[in-house]
This record gives sequence, structure tokens and C-alpha cells, in this order.
Amino acid sequence: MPRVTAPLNCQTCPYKWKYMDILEEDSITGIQNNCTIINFKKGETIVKQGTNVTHALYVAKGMVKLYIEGSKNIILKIISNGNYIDLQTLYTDKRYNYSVSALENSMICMVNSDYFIKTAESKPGFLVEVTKSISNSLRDVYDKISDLESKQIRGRLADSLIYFAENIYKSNTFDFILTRKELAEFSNMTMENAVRILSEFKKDGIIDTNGREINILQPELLKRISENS
Amino acid sequence: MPRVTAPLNCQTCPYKWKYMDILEEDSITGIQNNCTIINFKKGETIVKQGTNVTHALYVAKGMVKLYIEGSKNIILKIISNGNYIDLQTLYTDKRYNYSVSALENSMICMVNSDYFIKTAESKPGFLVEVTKSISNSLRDVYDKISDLESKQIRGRLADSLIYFAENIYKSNTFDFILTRKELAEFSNMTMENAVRILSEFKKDGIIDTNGREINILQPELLKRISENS
DNA sequence: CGCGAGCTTGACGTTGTTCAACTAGAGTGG
DNA sequence: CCACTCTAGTTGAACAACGTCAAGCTCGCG
Repeated sequence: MPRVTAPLNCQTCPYKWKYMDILEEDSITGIQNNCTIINFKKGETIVKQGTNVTHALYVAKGMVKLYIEGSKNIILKIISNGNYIDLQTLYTDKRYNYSVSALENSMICMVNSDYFIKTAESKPGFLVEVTKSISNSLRDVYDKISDLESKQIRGRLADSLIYFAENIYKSNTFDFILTRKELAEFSNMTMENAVRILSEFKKDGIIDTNGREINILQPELLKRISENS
Repeated sequence: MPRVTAPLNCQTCPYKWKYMDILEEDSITGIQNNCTIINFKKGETIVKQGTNVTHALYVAKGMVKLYIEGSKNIILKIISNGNYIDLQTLYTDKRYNYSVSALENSMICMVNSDYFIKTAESKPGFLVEVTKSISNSLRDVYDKISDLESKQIRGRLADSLIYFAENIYKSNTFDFILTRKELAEFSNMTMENAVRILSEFKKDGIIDTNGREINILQPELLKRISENS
């Protein structure tokens, strides 16, 4: 797969954002002409914390993690194909306050941010969808902060497993994309504790693991653990 | 002060949102006619977690706290006069996932949410300001999550004091509106630890306290504590 | 076959919470 | 006016939760 893919036709693109059709034909063509498509390999950095915001970023194919870098990393969210990466940065700072990297080979559409904003503002229905997307991010992060602050590590790890099963994989059996360290960064604990709790859950027959493969045997029990901290 | 204030003229109102003037005159009148002004006493609940979203809420006078209720409360933000209370709820769930209560006697403008949305969508420039407001909330909560997760309790308490001095009171001496318990809920720790650290800071000559009155004597040192966790 | 990254487990130390006792001040009723 | 009570604040000691450190394991890859 070449690193830069030639511009696709946004109107017929099978990976396009589901609200793209709200725009008129010439706006879509305009976005297409102001868009660079880049293929990132697994592990590559897509956005580096502290750099300038110049594009609206869309995950056409693949999966990425959004995280805050510091003395330790905090993974705030996982973004899979068909979604923009946090559009709120277009309307706030001119610098990213987070980093983004590819969890698997990913195709990212980078739309010039000025052009994206101009287009959005010319079409209220489209801007509304942008606003909804940002609003949903805010709702999600409120839920996340609540989970992180109010629960102990067992509950938080249970939360994470449920989240991936229900939202990302839509199955109780999955080949987990995160390393143990990343799972820990997503659940705000140390890697050792993430491993320890996975082992406990396995010993208790709540889950089964085989390397990166995870099988949730008792989802209801896992939910109860999540709820009772 | 009567509980319900008669509708004010939004165009000449000294408390109006600074972007209100983007709207046409008849839209402003429309908002005015779809708005109920309620005076809340200190301590009263303005929004109860789990209830339906029916209004856009604007803090015309006073100050409120937005918090998540659970086994313990987590205060996510303080909203003072001249700001809307988290507009993102208009675009997500139909239920609040947080509660809001008055930290002091407050005048709240409650605009019918359907009308607010309809008006915003009829005027892209106004909708952009709504989107910016939501975007700023998201940026702030990312910063907050980062502080809460990466710092220890001394650093978190230092953060909170700096936040109130710089953003809310714009002075290093202030009559603190929060109880020790609320300060703890804002900083994610127990009330006992909040008290203990305040005592330490006082003993070390970093701050002075006298009941609710707080005086930051060495703001630079406090910042260094915040930065070095 | 050997190396290294990711994973696993145990022992131990630190951080922060819980519990309990106590103080100060504000409001209430006899 | 004084006892009474209630709430907010304060401090210390015991305890639990979590992180750190260290050692060893496993599996894929050169």
C-alpha cells in the first residue's frame, strides 16, 4: 500500500463520513480537492501533542488511539473507521493537546482545516453534525472521568473490557488490539496491575485469555464487578 | 428577590451572552419569549442527573457547580455568570448525565431547547459560537482528566487553588466559595486530605487561610508543586 | 539458537482512604 | 443567657489500595 493514496472520489467513496451527503456536490468536490489521504502503519504517530492544528482528520480505514502524553500516557479514546478524530480542536486552540497514533495500518483523510470550517459554516445541517460529533465526545469523556474517578482498578478494568466488547468488537470474543500496557493506559493503572487483574478474572472463570485473544465468559458478572467498583 | 423574574429584554440585558447580538432582532425576541428566568438560592439544585433535557441553561448572575453524582460526587466544573451550562446536552442524550447546583444565589435563564436549537441552526455564525463553547468544554475536560490522572493529591490541590485564583477570582486573595468537602470533590480526594494539605501549605508559608478566606502567598511555589506532581 | 519485547508473578513500599476523636462556630429553644 | 445540637473543619493512627522493583517467563524472529 503506497503511503499517499491518490485522491478518491468522495461521493462514491465506500469509506466516506455518513453525513457527507448533506453537502452540495461542489462542496464535496471542494473537500476532495483539499484533502490528502495518508496511509499510516501500525504504531506510527498521526498527531503529535503540541503541534499546530492544520487539518480535520478522518479515519477512513483502521483504528487509532488518542492519548495524552506526560510522565505516563493516558489513552482517552479509541477511534475506529468512519469517524473524525476530535473535531473540537478546529474550534479551540491552534495546538493539539493530545497525540494520536495508529493501532493498526490506517488510512487517514486529512482535510485542510480552514476549508473544512468554511464548508461546514456554509451548510448548517452539516455543521450540526459536526457539533453533534463534538458533543458526543464530551458526553463520552464525562462518562470516562466518572468511571476513572469513582471506581477501583478491578472495576475500571472490567469497564474497559466491556467497552471493547460492546463498542469496538461487538462480540464477547475478540483478538485484542491493545497491548497490556495500552490496556493499562486506557484504564489508568499500571501494566502490572492490568495483568494481575486479567489473571484474577481468568482464574475466577469470568474471562479466558490466550495471548491477545480475550473471551468474556460471564459478561453479566463482569458488569456487576464494574458497577460495584 | 422573587423566584421567577419577569422576562427581561434580551437586547438591552446587561447579563446577556456576548454572542447574542449575532442573531437578528426577531430571533432575540423569540428567545426572550421562549425563556423563563428562575432565581435559585444557594445550595438549590438546578439540574438533576438523569432528568430530561428540556432547556438551554444560561447563568446570568451567580455561580454554579456541575458534578457527577455517584458513591462520591465529582465536581467537573464551575460555571460563573455570562456562560451557558454545557450546551452539548442539546445535541446528545435527552437526559442529563450530571447535576448542577447553585454555589450562590443565581439567576438562570432557561431557554426552551427546541427553540434554541432551531434558532442556532438558522444562523451559522451563532451556531459556530455554540460549537466553540462546546469545544472549549471538551478541551478543558481533557486538561482536567490529565491533571487528575497524572498528579498526586498535593499537585491536584495546588492545581485547584491556582485555577480558582486565576480563572474565577483573578486574585491571589479570595473568599472561597467552596467548602472543604467541595474542594475535595473538585480535586478528587477525600475531605480529610484536602484539609491536611491546606494545613501543610499553610505551615510551609505557601498560603494563608482564615476560615473560607484563602491567600496565596507564594503563587510561583504553588505552580511548581502543581507541575512536579 | 539466542535475543528482545511483551507478559507474568511475588514481595515490598508508598500513597491515600477510612475511622475515630475532637474543636469551633452558628443556630435553636427553654 | 445558657445549654444543646448540628455542621464544617481539623488531626492522628490504622489500614487498604495501588505502584514499584525485581526476577523470570514465553514466543516470534533473525
